Amino acid sequence: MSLRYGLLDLLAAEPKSGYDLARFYAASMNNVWAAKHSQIYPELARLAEEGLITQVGDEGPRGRKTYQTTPAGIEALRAWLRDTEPDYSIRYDALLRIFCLWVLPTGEALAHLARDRAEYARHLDYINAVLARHDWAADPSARARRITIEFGRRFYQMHVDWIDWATEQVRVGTLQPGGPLPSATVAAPA
Amino acid sequence: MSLRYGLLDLLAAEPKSGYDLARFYAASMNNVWAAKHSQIYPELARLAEEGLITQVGDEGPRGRKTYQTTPAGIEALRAWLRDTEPDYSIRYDALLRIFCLWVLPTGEALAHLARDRAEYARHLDYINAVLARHDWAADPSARARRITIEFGRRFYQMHVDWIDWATEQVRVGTLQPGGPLPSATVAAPA
DNA sequence: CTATACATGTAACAAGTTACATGATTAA
DNA sequence: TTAATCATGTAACTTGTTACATGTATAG
Repeated sequence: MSLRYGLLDLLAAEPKSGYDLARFYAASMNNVWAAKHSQIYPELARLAEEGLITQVGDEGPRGRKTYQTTPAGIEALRAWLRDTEPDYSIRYDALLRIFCLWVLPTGEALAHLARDRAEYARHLDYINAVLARHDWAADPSARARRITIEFGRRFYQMHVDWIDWATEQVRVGTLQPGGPLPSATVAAPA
Repeated sequence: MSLRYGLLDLLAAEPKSGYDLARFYAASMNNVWAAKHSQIYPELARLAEEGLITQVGDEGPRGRKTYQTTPAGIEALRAWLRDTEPDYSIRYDALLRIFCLWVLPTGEALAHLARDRAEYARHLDYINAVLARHDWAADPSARARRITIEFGRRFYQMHVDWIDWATEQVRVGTLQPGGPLPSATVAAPA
């Protein structure tokens, strides 16, 4: 049910349409819970029916509907944060691929790493541009936004640095194709 | 279909049972694709039927079945890496909660951050212990494992550093409860 | 002997994806 | 006038979770 709380959060910050959320939310680097429009629209309908969000104003051009989180919705969001356990597990396809990368010949592995690096560098450049664009110390709401953006910055900077390190390891070291097949993971902590 | 390739990878490295995979895989910090045993067992059955893995040896005590990736399975894994697009999107509940944290009063937000910090520090300590335990330069397979572990180390170190930074921001700054509701995200790059 | 961990599986449900479907506005 | 983008929705399918179900070996 993470999606619904992400939506309540975004619609608490300021009114948005499903279309805004889908663009903003689905293909985003900042967002940590990807979702498609086909999942967002039904969820918005459900939230509205439960009174956790309401439509603001009339429908816009092309039937555009703008929603906002209600006080009951904000309480539901607070209850989720307070009363339910965070799930620390991750599903990250692009990273799983890196974990499997030792099965490819060195040249192909390096190409794969280079491609990922470009992707992460693109996200990082974008975040840095966003950070440069505002006076983030100006007011409390800007400071709150800044915290979430800072995670993204560190996250992608770390990816780029790590890919550079990994590339060097692959180049210098010997992850031989046809060599012994090494284990790709390590057991969990107790 | 990421799960099946994760399994092919793990079973290419060395033979394992479904039970091993579930323990190793599900609750793990290293693994970037969490899965439960109820998903793993049927997938193993499917992979075996398709000839991408085979049972090695006889059944062990308590009906234990040990599988290994076949050459066809390794080819399937290579084809996945070569011919399909990585999905760079992430779903990370614990982080989504941080993005929503501004809806809580400062005291509760700080407690939430402290709890997350403990969780991440625990993972980090474990990884550092694993790194200290071996001679990772010894052979090619150890170097391959080391690359994946290094990601985890940097990932959790970054989390801890960021939480410390964020805690300071929340403590010093003013993410006032009852104040103006700030936007929690930023649009995606073009 | 009994509790714990080992070990595998299935069934009902929830969540998420892909493809289908429709139509309005705007800019070239 | 036509292509792109805006804008919303549904249906069939796949993936993942929770709960149920069963039984074995081992350590105290």
